[in-house]
Amino acid sequence: MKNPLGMAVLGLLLESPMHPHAMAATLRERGMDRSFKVTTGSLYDVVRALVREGWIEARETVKVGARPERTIYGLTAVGQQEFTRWVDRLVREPQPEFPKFLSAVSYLGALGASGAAEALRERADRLRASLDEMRGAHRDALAQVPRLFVVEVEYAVRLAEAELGWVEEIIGDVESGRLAWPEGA
Amino acid sequence: MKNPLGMAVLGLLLESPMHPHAMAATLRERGMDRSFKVTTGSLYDVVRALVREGWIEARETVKVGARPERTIYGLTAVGQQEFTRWVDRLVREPQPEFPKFLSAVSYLGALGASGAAEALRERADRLRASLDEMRGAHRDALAQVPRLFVVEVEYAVRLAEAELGWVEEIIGDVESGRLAWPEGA
DNA sequence: CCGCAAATACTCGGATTCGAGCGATCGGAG
DNA sequence: CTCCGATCGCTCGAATCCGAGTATTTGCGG
Repeated sequence: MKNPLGMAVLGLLLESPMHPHAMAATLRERGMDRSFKVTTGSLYDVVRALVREGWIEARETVKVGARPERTIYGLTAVGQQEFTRWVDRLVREPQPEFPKFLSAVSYLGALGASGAAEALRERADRLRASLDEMRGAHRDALAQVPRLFVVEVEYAVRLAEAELGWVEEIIGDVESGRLAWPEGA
Repeated sequence: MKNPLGMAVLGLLLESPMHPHAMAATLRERGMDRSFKVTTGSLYDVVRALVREGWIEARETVKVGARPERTIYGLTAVGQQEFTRWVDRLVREPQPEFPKFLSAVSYLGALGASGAAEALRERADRLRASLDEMRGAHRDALAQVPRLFVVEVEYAVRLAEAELGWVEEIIGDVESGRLAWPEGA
């Protein structure tokens, strides 16, 4: 069990039993799809894996109208424990991450000084836009639920701000020549 | 071509032709394995994919002693262009990323106020350690190569600092009660 | 009351990722 | 000179991931 989507599933089932499709819908409704990549394919795989591990179990299968059956899953006792352990571990232990931008920055040289500045300026613009959006979403959410349920957005905003700050600084350094382009870079 | 390791391969071949094993070794030597996840299995897959796309090509296969053959790859003209385009795109367009910590933070509630504070304190410690290490690596590297080749470490440091700052702040908020635990969270 | 878009609920298979393993060879201690 | 561990260079299969597709059904504009 590595896929964080599994954690989201456990988190939902903690509240009440549910069928996979409803999980996806709920996650998206709550904007959790900003924290997890929630794709239907993976969801069904993850649910199957959780059943295999014995962390969740099928409770009943219901048929509404003549639509495909909905299998409703619920948390087991083990599942409840494991959920907490899982969250705890992920909070305690920083894991090495490899954001795509980090890899690209390693090769900034390939763009040339002016090309790099240009590209970075565009990134900065886009970052500002997405920051605005996040701040808006945060404000809206905060009006409806306690802060605890929105902290992850605060975190995301902080990281985005840091990135934007860095990008702006580097643009300045490139333009002023403080970040020099050795020949052949 | 999505795997950023492919970009690293192109970057290396830009300097000189090379065989896969040497690529892995070089990347690790230069500490690029902080920017890319470099696993041998994926490396060979990626090289094969790049050949298929016509961005790199086998130049020769050499046999030193009676060891397995080494196939040496070199960049094609197309590959050179695509490398730049690739870097440019990744710099310009922020991509939604899903760090594991972000997903865990969404469920901080499950740890309880004191449990969350505890776990966050441990994370903070680890972050401080890894920051020290990064700063050391940066200083060492800067003594040997122009700054341009080390900017990605500066970026990583910035992000880590931002995260640490946020974590410390949240610990304070939890302990002071500014971040309240609604019942049943 | 007809038709068409959106929602419901899931399956399937191709693509990707990766780590464990494998066979060989080299360097150096004894 | 011979044995052992480290290094070399790569292959393979198991696991995972995910988007496109399927088939029904509800809702609603005209």
